[in-house]
Amino acid sequence: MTRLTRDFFARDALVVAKALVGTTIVHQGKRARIVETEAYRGPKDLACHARAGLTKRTKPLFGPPGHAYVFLIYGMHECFNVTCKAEGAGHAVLIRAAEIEGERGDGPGRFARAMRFTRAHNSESLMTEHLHLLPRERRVRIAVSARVGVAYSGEWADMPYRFYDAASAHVSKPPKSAIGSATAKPRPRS
DNA sequence: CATATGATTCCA
DNA sequence: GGAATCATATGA
Repeated sequence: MTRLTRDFFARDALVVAKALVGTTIVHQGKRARIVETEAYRGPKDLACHARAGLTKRTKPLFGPPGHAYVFLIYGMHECFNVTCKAEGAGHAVLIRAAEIEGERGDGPGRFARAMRFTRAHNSESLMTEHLHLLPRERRVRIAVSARVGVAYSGEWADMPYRFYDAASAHVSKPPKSAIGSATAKPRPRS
């Protein structure tokens, strides 16, 4: 009853991405509070899969809003997306991290695996009994940054399309490059 | 048909 | 810093 409805998803991915932070996704009884998302805005967005037009792979992406778009990346990780705006728009929001009871859900691949999402869920409705979303229960302080892993998309790589809960410790990557933790050098072989 | 590559993660 | 690993997109 309090579930998010089609109207929630039928908006620009940019709006939905921001609105999704802090909401809870429910799948097969597992609940996860979404803390990090990224918006992908259709064919004009060179970082979005929709840039290649309607293909076998992107078919779910061009489907009606409020449905699942799942794809395999790097040959080993599933990425779960929520379709937005309107059928044919090619808009979607990637769920990058969430707080899951007793499990790690930080990182697109980890989130999808923890929530048991696979490509078999493509085009499934996100407004059903076993798969739906619930509105936020508390106010959330949302931070913004550029998207991750899309450096190849030129000017689109710098667009502030990544949203995350500033108070959560479960975001997949640090806001700035506060990554002071210098990467260890490969140790000399013994 | 052959080839290049990516909305990542893990290990050293 | 670099490998792992494969479906999809793209070009011949």
